Amino acid sequence: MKRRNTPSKTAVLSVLERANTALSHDMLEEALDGTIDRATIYRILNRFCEDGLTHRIVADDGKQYFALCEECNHQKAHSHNHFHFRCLQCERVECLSNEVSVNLPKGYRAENFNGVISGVCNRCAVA
Amino acid sequence: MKRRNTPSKTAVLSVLERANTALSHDMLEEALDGTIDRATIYRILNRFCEDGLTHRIVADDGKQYFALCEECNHQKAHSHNHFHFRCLQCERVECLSNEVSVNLPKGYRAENFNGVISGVCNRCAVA
DNA sequence: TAATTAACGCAACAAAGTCGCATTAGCTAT
DNA sequence: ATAGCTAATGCGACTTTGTTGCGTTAATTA
Ligand SMILES: [Mn+2]
Ligand SMILES: [Mn+2]
Ligand SMILES: [Zn+2]
Ligand SMILES: [Zn+2]
Repeated sequence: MKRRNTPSKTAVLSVLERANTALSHDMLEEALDGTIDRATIYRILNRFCEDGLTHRIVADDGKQYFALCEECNHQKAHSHNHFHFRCLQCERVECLSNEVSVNLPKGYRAENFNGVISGVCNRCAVA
Repeated sequence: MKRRNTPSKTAVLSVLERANTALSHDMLEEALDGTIDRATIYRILNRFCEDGLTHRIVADDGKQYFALCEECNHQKAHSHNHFHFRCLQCERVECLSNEVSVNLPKGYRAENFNGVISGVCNRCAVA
């Protein structure tokens, strides 16, 4: 259960680092030119999430997106209570920095926050 | 493009009314005892959403949930900027009443809000 | 350098949702 | 009431997204 460094892992990580947006599996697969097997990519991403290297966003298109979080690299325990914006035109999914707090009804315990707003980003709005 | 009333439509609607939670396709299918075809249920739900009768939630389990909204019956234009809570134990998905407002970065236009918090609901927390 | 086992590739599988098409049955206007 | 129009249905095939089993490869450690 000790993690190993492999070329695949390094490749996926560097794609995530270069993009400063969240990436879906197919975006990664494309960026990797199909050199890495589908299942492998999925497994790498799941491991990244387990290890707290990335966080997973389930967007309103039903797909999972994976994002490196600044804080993830630094703070051990931190929340991911921020929204994500998915542009319906350029398909970019990005983290919105402001952390939000939701107060749940009495007796409810939150385990996971998943907030996505879709629309048109500033880049695409101009055009 | 004028809608018709059919037994299937009525059945789906009444299940949604009886439940005061959001329901996924498979929950509905079960509640309907498999009397209505899968594709038909999907189509009915999509029509309900188009017509503003229900709103669609994409939860962090990747599934779509459909909820009648109080306001949907009354107000013509209203927002669905509220969170939903998905209990990891009883699997209920419910609307949290407080409307939330998110301020997006300059130039961003929101089209859809999709907020889901998963965890344990008060019912299940006690047990 | 050898042993251990995490990670890989491949294939099969599962779940969620959509779509084409022939048939059925609401609605409307006669 | 009846006929015509076409929305809605059922069935099947299909797509997309993601997972899992298994035999093989290769990263780590001793
Ligand atoms: Mn983070
Ligand atoms: Mn509503
Ligand atoms: Zn954009
Ligand atoms: Zn519960």
